[in-house]
Amino acid sequence: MKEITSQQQRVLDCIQIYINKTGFPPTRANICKELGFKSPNSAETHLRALEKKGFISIESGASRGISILDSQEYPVNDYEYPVIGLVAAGSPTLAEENIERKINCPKSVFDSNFDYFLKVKGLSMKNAGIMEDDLIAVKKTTDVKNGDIVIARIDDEVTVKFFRRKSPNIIELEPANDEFTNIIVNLETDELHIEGKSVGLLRKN
Amino acid sequence: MKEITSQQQRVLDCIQIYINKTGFPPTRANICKELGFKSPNSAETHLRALEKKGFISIESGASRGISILDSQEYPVNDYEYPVIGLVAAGSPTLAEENIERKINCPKSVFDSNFDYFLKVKGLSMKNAGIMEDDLIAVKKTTDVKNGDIVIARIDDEVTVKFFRRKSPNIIELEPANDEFTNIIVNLETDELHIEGKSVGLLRKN
DNA sequence: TATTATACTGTACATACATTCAGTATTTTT
DNA sequence: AAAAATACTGAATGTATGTACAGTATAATA
Repeated sequence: MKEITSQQQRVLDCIQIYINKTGFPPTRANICKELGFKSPNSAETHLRALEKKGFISIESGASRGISILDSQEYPVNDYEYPVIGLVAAGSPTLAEENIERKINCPKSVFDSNFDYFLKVKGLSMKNAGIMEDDLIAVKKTTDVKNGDIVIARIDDEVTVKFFRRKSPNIIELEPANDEFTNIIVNLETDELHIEGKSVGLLRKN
Repeated sequence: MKEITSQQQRVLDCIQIYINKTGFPPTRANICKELGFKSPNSAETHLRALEKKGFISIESGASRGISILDSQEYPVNDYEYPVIGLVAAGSPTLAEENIERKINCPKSVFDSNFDYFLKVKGLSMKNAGIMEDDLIAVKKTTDVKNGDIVIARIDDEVTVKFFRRKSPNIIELEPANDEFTNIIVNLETDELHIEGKSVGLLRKN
């Protein structure tokens, strides 16, 4: 996030105030009127600068298509958690391109602190009550016990499964669905990354 | 505040979800696309009805000039939702003695407003991913559709089931678990109260 | 029974709005 | 010293959008 100039800050404040007052974002003309600009292009260029710096997003072609983005300076504050898609390949990281959106949610909603929400694909944990598109509250940790629901990465494949240590070098990742089979990982030959474990679940329907 | 119809509720929900998703209100065309209307005037008339009933305000001439007004119906404040135990006998009410505790949770966590959390007993909705001790976010409404997960009361028994209307007077309450059987309610002879419907789920583990 | 509310399709049009282009000027960065 | 960013004015344009008008149909209300 680059630095914001004082005029850009005025524009950003103006947008926020307008939304607070009316419930919807301002047009270029609205901003001009509020801040005394005489050309809509004054607002336009400031908006583009704010967009480039990551303070807002602008939906192309849509009227009033401005939305104020949450500051990325504080990656995970008390009440804002990113939602990350469980992509078949690739690790779930907090890189901006992986963040689908953010959810306001106080720490205390779940009994344990957590770092992000993971959006579930597939039904491999169906019998554990984890359905497609559910959001799992993930605590980033490698400290997992048998029976924990873990977010594991093998090569570039990310999966959610029960964790079972069979022997010092053998880990079984067990689905909760008869149609899926256990994944057996030999730590001597295979690479296994535990991204974290589930501490809760959020479903919208 | 007059009564809202089911279609008007759909439009209102659509607006809220759109704002949650994009940061700004929808156009008439957006609403039509979301809800399958073929004429912008369908959205327009619903919007005017919602405005007349006090659910929204519309700024004349402004694009996307819709804002959702705060409903004073729900005394529960913005961020504190009661958790109510699903007791075998007795209705889930917001009476203080039924409130197990409260949970801090912003409105926006689920896509729709809700009134309280209901703590689930039993596994009758297991295949729908609803497990024991899960917290269902309940929106108090009698406006339910086939397939909705509803909180129903028959005599003094409270239950969570799928809602299926078989004929004008026959309602089936369908569990999501082979070990349970459908509850068939004849509205002419039995008394059925729909307390509300599920709009989300919260699990702590 | 007449009337109003609900719930749509479909067409049309004025204007609200985003967006581009052409300038000018100052400051900051390379 | 040149290039890029900032900070504007002013005009122009295509389209996104609100909104009115004309219908059709059903349910609720007076």
